[in-house]
Amino acid sequence: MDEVPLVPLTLNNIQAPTYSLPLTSLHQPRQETIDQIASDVDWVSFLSASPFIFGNQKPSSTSESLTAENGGRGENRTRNKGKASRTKKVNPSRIAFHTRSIDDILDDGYRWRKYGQKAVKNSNHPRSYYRCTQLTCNVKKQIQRLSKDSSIVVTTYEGIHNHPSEKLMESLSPLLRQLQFLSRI
DNA sequence: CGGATTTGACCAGCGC
DNA sequence: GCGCTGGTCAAATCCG
Repeated sequence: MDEVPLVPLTLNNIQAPTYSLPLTSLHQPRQETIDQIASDVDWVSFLSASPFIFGNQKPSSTSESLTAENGGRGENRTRNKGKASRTKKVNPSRIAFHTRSIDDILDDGYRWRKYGQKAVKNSNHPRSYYRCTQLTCNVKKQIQRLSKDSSIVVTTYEGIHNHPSEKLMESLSPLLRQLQFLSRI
């Protein structure tokens, strides 16, 4: 692991976004599903602009961000045991932060599938490896407790989601609907 | 039964 | 070249 900007963060800082728009005045111009709304939004730009999710890192402009976005999940992972996507040391957009929590996994709104766990040197605690369950999304994260202070969980994200999180969409859909409505006027 | 997790094996990179 | 380490695969197992 090489240097990743470590963002101190407490669980208290994490909360679902709230919006104060008067939703009662909405006329529901069309019956649109969340998916339809989501498909109209440039999620990569939107999410990579979010300082909470990805720190203040500029989205890298070269192959790094492509690595994160090309969703090439299947192709270089067929067969080749332990070889997949491990060519040269690339450092796609990566952000790490620590949280003080009894739970290893903090609920960031996305769904993750665990694909490995390793004991790491100089640490009493194993490191867990997760991948976003979305097929087209190649984002990974690593979770590990600090050996010094086991109440602190270090989460390292690698890559940028190319889709909205389910929870984010839940909170955003009324706002998006209204934005769409206004843009048609 | 399908999806998620566990876990041992495999592989590449790196330092010596 | 060799051993160590971190990252990933995939079969086995678990669980809802």
